[in-house]
Amino acid sequence: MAGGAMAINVERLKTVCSSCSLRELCMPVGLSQTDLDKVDGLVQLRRSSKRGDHVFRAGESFHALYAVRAGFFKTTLLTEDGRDQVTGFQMAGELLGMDGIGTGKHACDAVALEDSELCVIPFPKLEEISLELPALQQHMHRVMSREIVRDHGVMMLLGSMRAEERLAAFLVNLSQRYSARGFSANEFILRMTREEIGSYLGLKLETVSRLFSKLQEEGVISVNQKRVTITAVERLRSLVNQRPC
Amino acid sequence: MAGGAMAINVERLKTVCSSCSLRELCMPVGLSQTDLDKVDGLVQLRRSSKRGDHVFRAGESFHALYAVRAGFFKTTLLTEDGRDQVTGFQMAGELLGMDGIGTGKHACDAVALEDSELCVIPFPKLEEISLELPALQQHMHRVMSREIVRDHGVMMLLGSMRAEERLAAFLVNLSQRYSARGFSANEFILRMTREEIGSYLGLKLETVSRLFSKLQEEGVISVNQKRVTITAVERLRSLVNQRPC
DNA sequence: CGCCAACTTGATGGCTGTCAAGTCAGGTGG
DNA sequence: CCACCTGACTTGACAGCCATCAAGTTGGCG
Repeated sequence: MAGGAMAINVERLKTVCSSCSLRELCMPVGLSQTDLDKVDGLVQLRRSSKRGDHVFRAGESFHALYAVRAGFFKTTLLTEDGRDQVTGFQMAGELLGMDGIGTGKHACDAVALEDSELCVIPFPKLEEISLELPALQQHMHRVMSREIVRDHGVMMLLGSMRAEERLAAFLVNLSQRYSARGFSANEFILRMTREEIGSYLGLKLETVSRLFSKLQEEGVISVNQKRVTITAVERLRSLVNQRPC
Repeated sequence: MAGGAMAINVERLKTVCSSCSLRELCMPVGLSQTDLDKVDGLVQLRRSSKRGDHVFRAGESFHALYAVRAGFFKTTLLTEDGRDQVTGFQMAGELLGMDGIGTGKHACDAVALEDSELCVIPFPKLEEISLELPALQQHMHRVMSREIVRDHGVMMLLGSMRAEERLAAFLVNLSQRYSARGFSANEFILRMTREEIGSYLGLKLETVSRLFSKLQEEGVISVNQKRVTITAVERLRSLVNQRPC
């Protein structure tokens, strides 16, 4: 409890975006060499997080965005009465912290779900450089817009899908994101608990567990603890956007 | 049906942001006169929409953001199987179209719920001017960030609140937004149908109707068709963030 | 080895969806 | 001016999905 912040290992490294393997995910394409040099100065800090570490907490003042270099994170919102809701899961190449820009205070907690690594992007510096790099400004707008669209998708999921559909949509989404990062689309390890999945999907953990069992019985997936294998992608996909009956 | 697009009245006006009554909502504060002059060139088009008119549709290519000058809009997402979900309601001073930035195509439909007026903000021009006006760039970032935070709030609402809580939260939110625009916080006209409220809140229209009746019986609000009067704000607020039992 | 968190599975109940019938308000046409 | 019509809304009866409560299992870790 007390050592939460201390457990975060802060390293100063010459982190070079221009040669980063995640560049296609993080950075705008089509930058000239001189542009890239400017961007390289942006990220001077890398940060390691252990499982359970907070990147930031709701209410803390906002200074930087964080790009996931490796690992897995969740963001959660806490209500006054103690309920909390997972608002997203972030993996390599995705950004944390955009919620803080509007008010100067972070609106949610960000927690590492496994040992992870982040690039720290000081936001004032990012805004400064964006003024000189139209492509970087555009990129920033696009990233935020995509986050808005993603959130609308989750609203649709929570507002109009039934439990099985939600879980199917969640698995399809995870599969696609792993696939885009060069991992298997059909087999992966869940980094989050059933409860966290449930919170994200607006379901209780028992319901999530039951649905995993049901999908397994039906031969659509195979579940062994945190390991999920998708055995019938098409049937899984067809479960999404299925009318109630 | 056929005349949908034609019904939208497009007017070229000398629309001056610097003297607009909504400036505090739309524009960054603290701009110098020369800055304001630049911004004034941005909005050269105003657009009137009649009730039911589309501002844009999902799939259409994205060119501009739209600032609501007067009136009321909804944005909706349509799934392949025909279900649609209201993702937001927008009123004076709020922006439409940010969903299109990321992909260059609009991701949702935007529809006027009453006769309304919009300012058209060509996005390429906005990005261009933002490069010269740090305050405008910052403003853009803040607006998008706030939209993300708002969406997370809706995710929380949909994922962890029960029906009565959702409607209470919705009414409190509407009340605050009307109040911020100089209208009564305690009495207002709903511009949307019960079905649209239900869609936004992840409920069926019958449930919304029943909840209105229930809240009225309890003396918290008074409902007469589309006219809502909040008679006990504190009790309404206390319904939000209430544990199930 | 023992503990604990995470998970699974069963039984039960309640919230909200579904179906249905009826009311109300506003607009249209005779 | 009024009858009619339609979309929006209300209300009731019933059902089903998922939450809740409970008990037991598993795997990981000190």
